Amino acid sequence: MNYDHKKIEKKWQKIWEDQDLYKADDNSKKKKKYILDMFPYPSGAGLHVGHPEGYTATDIYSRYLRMNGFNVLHPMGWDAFGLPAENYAIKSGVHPAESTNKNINTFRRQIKSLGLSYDWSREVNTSAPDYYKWTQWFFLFLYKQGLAYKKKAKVNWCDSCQTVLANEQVVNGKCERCGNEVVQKDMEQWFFKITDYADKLLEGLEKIDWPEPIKLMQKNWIGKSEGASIKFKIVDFRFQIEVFTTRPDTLFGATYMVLAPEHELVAKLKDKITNWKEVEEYIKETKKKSDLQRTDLNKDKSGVKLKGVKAINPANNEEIPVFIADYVLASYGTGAIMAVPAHDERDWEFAKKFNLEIINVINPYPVSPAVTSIHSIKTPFNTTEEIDKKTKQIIDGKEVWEGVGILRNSNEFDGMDSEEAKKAITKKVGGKFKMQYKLRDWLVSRQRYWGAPIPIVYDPDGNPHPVEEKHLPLELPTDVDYQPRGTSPLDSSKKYKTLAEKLYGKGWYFEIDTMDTFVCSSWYYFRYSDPKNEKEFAGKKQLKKWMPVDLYVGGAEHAVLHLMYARFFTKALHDAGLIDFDEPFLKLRNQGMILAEDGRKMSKSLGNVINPDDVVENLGADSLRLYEMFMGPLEDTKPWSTQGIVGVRRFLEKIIKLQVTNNKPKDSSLLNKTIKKVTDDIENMKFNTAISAMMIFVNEAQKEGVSKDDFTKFLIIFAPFAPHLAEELFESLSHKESIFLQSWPKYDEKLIKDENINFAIQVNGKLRDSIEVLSDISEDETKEKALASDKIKKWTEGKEIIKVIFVKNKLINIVIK
RNA sequence: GCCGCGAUGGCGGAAUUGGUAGACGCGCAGGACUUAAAAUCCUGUUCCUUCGGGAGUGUGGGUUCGAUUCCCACUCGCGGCACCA
Repeated sequence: MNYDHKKIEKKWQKIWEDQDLYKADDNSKKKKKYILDMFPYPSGAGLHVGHPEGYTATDIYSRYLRMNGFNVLHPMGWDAFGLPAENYAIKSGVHPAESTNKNINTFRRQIKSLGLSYDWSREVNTSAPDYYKWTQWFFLFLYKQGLAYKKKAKVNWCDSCQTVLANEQVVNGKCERCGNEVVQKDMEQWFFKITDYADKLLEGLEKIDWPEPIKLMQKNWIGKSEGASIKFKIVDFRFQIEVFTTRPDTLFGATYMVLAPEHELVAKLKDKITNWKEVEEYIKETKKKSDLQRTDLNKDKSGVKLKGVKAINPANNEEIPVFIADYVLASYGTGAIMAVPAHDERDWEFAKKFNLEIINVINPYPVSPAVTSIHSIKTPFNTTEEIDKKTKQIIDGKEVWEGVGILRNSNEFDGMDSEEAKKAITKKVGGKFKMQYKLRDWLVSRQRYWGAPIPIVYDPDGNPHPVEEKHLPLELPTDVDYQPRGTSPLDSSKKYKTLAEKLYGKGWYFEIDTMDTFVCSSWYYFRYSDPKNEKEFAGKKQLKKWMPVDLYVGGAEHAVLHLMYARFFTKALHDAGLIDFDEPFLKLRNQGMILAEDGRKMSKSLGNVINPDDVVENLGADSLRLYEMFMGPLEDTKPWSTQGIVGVRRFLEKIIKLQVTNNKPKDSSLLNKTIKKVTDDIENMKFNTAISAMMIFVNEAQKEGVSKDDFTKFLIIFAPFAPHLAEELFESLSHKESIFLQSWPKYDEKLIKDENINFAIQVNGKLRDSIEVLSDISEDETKEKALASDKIKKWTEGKEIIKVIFVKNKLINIVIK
């Protein structure tokens, strides 16, 4: 038989579809598993060879689970709203719905050509009204829970294009389209209150099986830090300055304060400030700067002293100056800081520039293992001389010390440990212990067309009201002009205006912003459990049946945003009593990136893109699947190799050519080992070594021949990897039923054990000989045999044997002198 | 700058709790088949070597009978965050 992959693959894809082989059964009594891929954005470029990597991995796993008796939900859909379709519309005039549907059709055809075992009856499309009806429902749900609100916020604005830009459209502080400098503009925006869930999002990480680096990235994103909030009085003024600090122990070293330029107190202090013109000018300058310019670490610290304003350090009642400076961010903490130049690098830089007092209040600890272990810190010092030198530099104000240590220059706290002093000093000045988070609320409104409309209606006075559920979906109007004109394109729809007045009365109007596409993708995994439900986003019974997701596979680029948002939605539903679990994805694995053959990223402009269609056409879907799994570990970044894929194609051809005999096998040891290895490797998602084990089996079978029995079992474990070919060969062995309805073979422990093993003999840890022996051989017998070896005698002759190390079934090491 | 991940032949990569480094595949070399080539099959393939052996998993140290694996200090590459007080 020659390998006509096109014929075989087409044939079986049709049969599988006709038999509905991969349908997830809502009524089955079998145990369920929910295996999910991150659904793709159907871009105009079509499927990338990176997509099939994760898809094949979950497909192998899903098929494996079904053959092990599980009822598997394995769905696919489209993350179909987004900016590229809208940009394309602006350029070409083609409606986003039209180009998106075209792209979806391409993606669906491409994905189907890979023989993936999706239940296509559950396909979802986030841009379809029957889907975004529920995206809108989720908005209203959060709104009613008090988790959605509106406030003024800065957005990226391009003056020349007259449009708001998404963060991705801002490249190095400039507009992606015209290259103009991007500025910040205040506009009313909708937010989701994800910050309410900061602690829950943090705690939840403990109980889910996710890659540690991903958990860490989420932790850092949430950015919880422990500290104190302390109030500073202002001389002759009724308001106080509240600061957040993680280092209240350094309070005696606070020699000045800094407010963010946007801080509300600045305006209130106007009458006291004697250099108001200068201050005003600085605030104006700051507003002009983009975030990128402001946060450029390389730039010099800048700021202006608020002349005429003095604050009082509550620790020692010293009067200290107050500044505004853009290195203090309005959005974090209280937007004001106490500056301790001796113990904070940024304050130190600022103090140097403005010639401010630097008072050292913490000395580093001397070198002592006891101290370093108590504080679990690494001391950067090796000798007493080093620490003395450093301490002198610090005391002289020549160097910053940000570590822990012993207090000085702090009155009654002198000599105290800095950790202890955090509590003591906070207490003394009446401060409050506080947690602070970097996590910000999620800005969800977009001044864009191609997204789910926000279901809010305004009365003639401009007060927002939720659109009633009975009016959902609030459909995206089609009579719009996509050309950017400074507001959302929905503003141009007459029908949208008419509809609002028809439903609510004269002067009423809908919100014209749409939702961030991340909102759509924050709940799609619920919808697969009950995709056609018109009454709920998913039925209670179906949710209970399928959720949560048992395995979720996708790119690491979603480590923070998508995965955090999805967890937030799930937790909000849980708290409202709508679901009984609070983490959506029990197990997460990331796939690595597939690079071009030259080791660079695949890109059109570099002309190094591999099109999956060509690979399927020339070598077949089975070869593509197998190759992508064989390239290396799933999570690794690895380059494509046109030569390499030839290897797996040869492997497939070799299987076809195997001589299948009817003889009973002499020894099925290798088959049993292969079954065990492949089973274990699938469980651990180590597909590359599973394939290599199957190659070893086939190489052996090629030399020795293989019995029909053994070959059948081999085909079954091989089937999840190369489903079309496995099914074809299975049929050729006169089976009438699909190979995927067979149960997974068990291996026999007894047959796995080798009778003879190759035993290594080392002398002083170096391999000198090896002997064939029966397994489970005793130490004494091994030793005897080892010492009898001519090769070993050469090494041990005239030497004293100090000891012999024996490792069962592995090696013996003779230590000589 | 901070956090994380990684570095093994010519290449992609293997190596249970520390136990025979280089599985499997690609490439390459030689051979068989062929008028010839392709395909296929067989053999070899870490480097050095005076053929005894020696060196070797980014670099330098350490622990151990024994280290790709554990510890310390670096170098380089990739990813994330980035004035978060």
